[in-house]
Amino acid sequence: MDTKEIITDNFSFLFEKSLLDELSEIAKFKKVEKDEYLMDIGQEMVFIPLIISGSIKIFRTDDDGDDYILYFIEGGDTCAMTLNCCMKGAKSEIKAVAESDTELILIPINKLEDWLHYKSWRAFVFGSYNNKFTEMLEAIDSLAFMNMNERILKYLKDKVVANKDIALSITHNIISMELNTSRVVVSRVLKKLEMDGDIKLLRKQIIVLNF
Amino acid sequence: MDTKEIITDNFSFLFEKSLLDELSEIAKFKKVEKDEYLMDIGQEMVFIPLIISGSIKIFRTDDDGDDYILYFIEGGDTCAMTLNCCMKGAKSEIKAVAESDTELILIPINKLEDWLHYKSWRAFVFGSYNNKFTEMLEAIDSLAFMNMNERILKYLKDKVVANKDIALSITHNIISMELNTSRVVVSRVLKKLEMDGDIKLLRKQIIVLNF
DNA sequence: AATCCTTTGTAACATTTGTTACATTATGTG
DNA sequence: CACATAATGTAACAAATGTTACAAAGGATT
Repeated sequence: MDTKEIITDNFSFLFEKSLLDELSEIAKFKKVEKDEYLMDIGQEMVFIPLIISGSIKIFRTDDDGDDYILYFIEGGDTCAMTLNCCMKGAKSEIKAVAESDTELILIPINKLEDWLHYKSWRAFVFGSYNNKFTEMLEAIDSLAFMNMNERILKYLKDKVVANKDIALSITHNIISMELNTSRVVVSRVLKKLEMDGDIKLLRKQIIVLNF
Repeated sequence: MDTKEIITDNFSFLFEKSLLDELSEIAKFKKVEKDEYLMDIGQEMVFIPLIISGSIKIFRTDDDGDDYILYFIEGGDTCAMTLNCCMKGAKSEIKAVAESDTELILIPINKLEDWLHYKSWRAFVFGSYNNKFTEMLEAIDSLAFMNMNERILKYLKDKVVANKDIALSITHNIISMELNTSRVVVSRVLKKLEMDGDIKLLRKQIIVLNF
């Protein structure tokens, strides 16, 4: 299947015909495997990613290399925002890692402006900004208003959506790193959540119930 | 001074001539006093604010009415983002309050798209999105990676910038509400910061040193 | 089976943050 | 001035989160 076909199949519900043609010309198809880095810290962003299948997770990273998960980018989704924060040279940056095996297309960032005359592109770009802004607000909510119990449960539920599976293949240690806390704290909270019937704990796996 | 004059004086360094003319036609001038609500919770946003002087603070608010300060909008700045999160009907919303006496102009939101053919407008809109995204990331940094000492000091320094004055007229109680913590905690931390020589405490006033 | 490594469980303790309670001080008002 | 009120200081305690240490369980490898 060539790029043109992939684009028609996946984005015809989003974009008008002439834009689809331009996309086909320019877009590069890419596959990334689970846990592969799509963008590392400090790296300059030269393309806009457009997700076909799978999902990408976005982290904030501080000077000490500690991470905090911000949100996922999923099918039919993009993240026009990622481009700029990596160009500022600020002291901390963001990081993009494949949550699962993911297929996406890449568009050079200058097209972001060039294509604004397409109504569907404007809707897509501004829609994306707005979605990501909302997700950032949810990240703030977690940190500012919730306790560890609630935060971890929300984290697990978000993962279920991103992976389209209530059975998550994940260890306590990974959770602790993505939420910038400690493994012992995570184990303690997960035990509590299991007692409350919210989840079921298995080795290297968590089943999210009541979803 | 009429609106046209105000716009020429304040935005000619930002926008091209023809856009300035359009702005003059359409923009409404507005003054808000310190602590006045520019936008209340759940209210629909029908305009884009463009700050001339003073500053506006933006809060995230949860179901219980607890606030958390996100960032300031200052002179020559806007917040194109504010428009959408208030239209979603989500369970929590954002709130905009004047940090100081503020002068601004209001532009109907439909102009955001209409004016995208102006290069200077595109730069302004995307620049604004990007700035606010960066400030949201800083809010995340505070919550995810810093302790109360660091958070309160950062909060005070941000206030100094927004108010253009190292002497802040503020009470411990207000700080505690804007950071969603308790007054006793704030007093305790401020005392520590004073000991360390970072600030000087007065009644209803804090002087930020080492700035 | 014996060994090694990763994952999970859990106790004990430390630190940070939040809460309750009350005293003191400054300021404004009748 | 007497009084009320808001702002601040501080102790004592509670709760949440983080840390250290170690044990046990499950897989993989030899």
